[in-house]
This record gives sequence, structure tokens and C-alpha cells, in this order.
Amino acid sequence: MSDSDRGDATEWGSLSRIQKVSDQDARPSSQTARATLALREMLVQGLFRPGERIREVPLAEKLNVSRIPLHLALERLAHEGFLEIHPRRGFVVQKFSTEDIYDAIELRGMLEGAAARLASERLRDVKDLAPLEVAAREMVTLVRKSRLTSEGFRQYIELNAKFHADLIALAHSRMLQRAIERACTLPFASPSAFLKRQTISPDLRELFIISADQHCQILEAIAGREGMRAEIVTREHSRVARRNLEDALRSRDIPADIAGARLVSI
Amino acid sequence: MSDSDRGDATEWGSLSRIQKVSDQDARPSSQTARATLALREMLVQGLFRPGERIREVPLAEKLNVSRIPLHLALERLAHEGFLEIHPRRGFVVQKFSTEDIYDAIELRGMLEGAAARLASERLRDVKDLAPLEVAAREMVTLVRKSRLTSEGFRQYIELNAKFHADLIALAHSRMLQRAIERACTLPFASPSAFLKRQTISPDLRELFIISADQHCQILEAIAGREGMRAEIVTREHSRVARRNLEDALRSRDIPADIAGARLVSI
DNA sequence: CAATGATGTTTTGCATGCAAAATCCTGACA
DNA sequence: TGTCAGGATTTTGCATGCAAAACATCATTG
Repeated sequence: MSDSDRGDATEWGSLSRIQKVSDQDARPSSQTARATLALREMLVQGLFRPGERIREVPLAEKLNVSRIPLHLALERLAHEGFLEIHPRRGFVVQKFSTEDIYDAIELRGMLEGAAARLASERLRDVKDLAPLEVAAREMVTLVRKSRLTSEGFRQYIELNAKFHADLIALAHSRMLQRAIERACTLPFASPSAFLKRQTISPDLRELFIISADQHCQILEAIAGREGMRAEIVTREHSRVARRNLEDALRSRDIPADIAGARLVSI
Repeated sequence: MSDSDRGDATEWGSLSRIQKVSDQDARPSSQTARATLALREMLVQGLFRPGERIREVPLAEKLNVSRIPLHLALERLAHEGFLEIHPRRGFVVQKFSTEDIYDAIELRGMLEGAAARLASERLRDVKDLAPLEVAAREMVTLVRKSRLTSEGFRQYIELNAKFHADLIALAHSRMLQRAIERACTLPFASPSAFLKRQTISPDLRELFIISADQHCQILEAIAGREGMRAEIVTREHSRVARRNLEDALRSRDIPADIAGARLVSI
């Protein structure tokens, strides 16, 4: 429930804002925002079956909003990719296959890779990398501890989100930023999708170490204006998510651990 | 006015559907669809100033729809990237810089390049390339004619759209397809954005020849499972649009010729 | 028995009107 | 002159209700 605090649902640039979980859940300023938040949460938690048709009236009652804001929320979630619009027939919950997830991860990898390359090409001052280096260093420190507390875990997720957001901002491309935000609206495509797993196996710890090191390599490449290397390492970095997913699929603990997994068939 | 015939505004997979311009303008089934179509057209034609705030009531009167469908249409256009949402303050027309256009074109090139690579990796039967080959051949035939009639021009645009749509479909990746559709919602990012120019200089004719040949090279690469080559040529292919834009910028005939150019500042 | 058509029910699309937020305008005061 | 307060006005957000489209049910007919 920690990624549900973007102020208003469709405001842009939300990815680059660092979310403070300060005041509990902020104030969902409008009915539409409230409905969007609640619905996204329900979808991610798997309270709807993939392929299920959504009826507006009962759902509106359940969420305590009227049909107009609910309809607006549904439209937004459709644009995010959770629902499908059937012109005069309402909304249907999307189905995803594991192939879709793999493709989504690879897509994000491509886009973030391009962002890293652009960042290295367009970097004006090496000082601009400072906040990223801080985050990367702290993540390394975290994963080096023999035992990862759940607080450390939370910190890692937050630092990771900040790192990725800052990296994308460094590309100085609104269009690319937009594309990445879109690609990450589906929860299982986001960089921290598979970080929320509860079972921390030794393998998983290894992945964390690898991932933290990749952050450093990416920064080194950008600082040295090695665009190609920055792109390749960033692309490879996204495959951590894929390995994490494969691991989860093997141990069959998907539904509990991974956000949005209940929308995946097979 | 030829690209305004996608049945219902936000139905997905619209890119892969080949649009028949059969019955004039189809029937915009709902008020929302009507408003979306009309508004998109107005935006592309530059009837709104970038940065301008949109007032719903007068606009609704102007379009002869009520505020609800207008609001839905505005929301959709915001998701397409034409407008910006300010939570309790309404919609504002987006501004774009030439850098944004360049980035949008490069982004599309990357994504279509990835599609071409995936197509070569995932191609099941070489027969699947047949419709693409037909389109590519016809385009070559068209550009070989010494004089390009305006009917031939129209045909080229249609064939080009079909080629790109079919290519993307061959990648067999819903996620990638979605990303490309999103990237192309902005008119100047689409593959045929700069084909609508009215002044056909000799340089432009050369670009057409190059472009038609690139289609053939892409198909050859895919047929030969040369994923890397397919990706690279497709990426390069997208730079035709960039050269076209640069040419237009030099001759300062942007506003008249290029869809959506009036949304571009400087 | 399948296909088609009539009829009632559900469900979405939309118009209208009201309330609250934002904006604008005016004028007082430092 | 610039700033700020406060009221008037505009503008968006939303609730309600109605009409039409989609859907379900069942009877009729070939």
C-alpha cells in the first residue's frame, strides 16, 4: 500500500516526485481521486477476475462515490492498462499472460537503457550525478548488512525508486519520461514490483547485491560519458526483475508476493 | 482530415486496424467520441494556443455537446498528450519544443526498431511477411514514377501506415504495441506525420525513394532472421521523419504542412 | 430442434442543476 | 507603488434522474 500516494491520479511527472509517506495517506482531494486510488488498489490486490465485466452502479455503491467520478476513475485505469474499454458495453478487467509481463519488463529495460544513454550524452555537470551516487552508495551499504531488516527493506525500495526516477530525469527528455511512466503504470512492470516479496531467500539476497552494484556501474558509465555501456548495463539491470519473476514462478508464491499478479492468467 | 476515422476514440488496437474511408466519416457513435474527434482535429489544426487554459462551458456550447462528454473527451486527449491536467483547475494545452519532436521521433524509432527485432525473432512462418512485402513493393512502384500525383501520394501514405502497423503486429508483443500506439498519439510522432507536406521538393522525392527502399531492407532482414540488422535499419528509417522535419524547419513552412506543428513553440 | 422475434430488465450515456473551489476585481493600507 | 484582504464571479466537481442501448428471457415459427 506504499505506492498509492500519488497526489492526484493522473497528474504527470508523478514518477519524479519522491513520495513522502508523511501524513498517513494524504487527502484524496476529489471523489475521482479517491475512487481511482481505491480501484487501483483493488485491482492490484486481485479483487477482480481477469475478463470480468465491471458494473458501475453496484461498484459505485461499494466505493461510496457517485457514478460520474467512478466512470472517470475507470477511464483513467483503462488508460493505465488495467481495464479495457468496450464502447457501449462498459469496462472489462484486462488479462495478462506471463509473456506480457516479460515483455513489459523488457520494454522498461529498453526505455530506461535509452534514458541512461541519453543521460550520459546530455549530462552537463558531473555534480548532477551526486544525488544518484548517494542513493547508490546507501543501497550498497544496506545490502552488505548480513541481515536485512524489514525497515532496511523499505529503505531499499525507496532508494531504488529515487535512483530510477532521478536517472530518468537526467535524460532530459519529456517524451521518454512520459513513455517510461506509461510503461510502469502496470504494477508488475515497475522497477520495484518484485522487491516486495516476503520470502527473502539467499538467491534473492544475491540479486540485491548484483542490483546494487549495477547501479554503481551505470553511474560510472554515465560519468565517463560511456553511453553505450550505460545503456547496456541498465538494460541488463532490468533483467533482475525478470529473474525475480522467474524465481517466484518456480516457487509458486506469485499471488501473495507480487503486485498485480492476480491479473495474470496461467 | 484523413486520420480522424478511428471508430471510437479510445478503443485499443486502432493502429492495427486498417481504416476504410468508406462511409464518409462513419458515425461518431457517442457524444464523447464526437467531441474527442472534433477536439483532436482542432488541436492538430492549431486552433488553441499552447499554454492556453480550456474553459469547459463555452467549449461545450461551441461543440454542441454537454459538459460531461466534453470532460471525458478532454481527459482522453490529456492522456494522449495534447493537454495537461491541473487537478482542480482544468485542462491546459501542452507546449512542445522542437527538441520534444526530435525526441518523440527517436522514441518511436527505438520502439519500432525493437518491434522489428522481435518480429525477426518471433516470426513463425515467412508467409506472414507476404502482406508487408506487397505493401513495400507497391510503395517502391509508386515512388519510381517520375511524377507523384496527389492520389499516388494518398496511396503511399495509406500503404506506409499499413506497413508500419503490420510490422508492429508481427512483434507479437501487446506491451510493445501499446507503447508504440501511445508514442504515436502525438501527431508529429507518427510515421506519416511529415508525409503530408505540400511542397514536394526533389530532396523530398529522394527521401521517399530511400524510405521505400528501407522498407524492403527491413523485410529482408526479418525474413533472414537478422534481428540486429532489422532493428538498426528500422531505427534509421525513423530518421527520415527527422530529416523531413529539419527540411521543413529550414524552409519555414512548418505551420501549414505539419500536423500539430502549431503546438510547437519556437 | 434451431433460429428468429417480441418483450421486459439491466446498464450505460448524458443533460441538468447545485455546491464548493478557484479566480478576478476592488479597494484599503503600508 | 506594491501587497494583501475580502467579496463577487467564474469555473470545475459531482449528484441525480431520464432515455436509449444492450442484454436476457421466452415464445413462436420454420
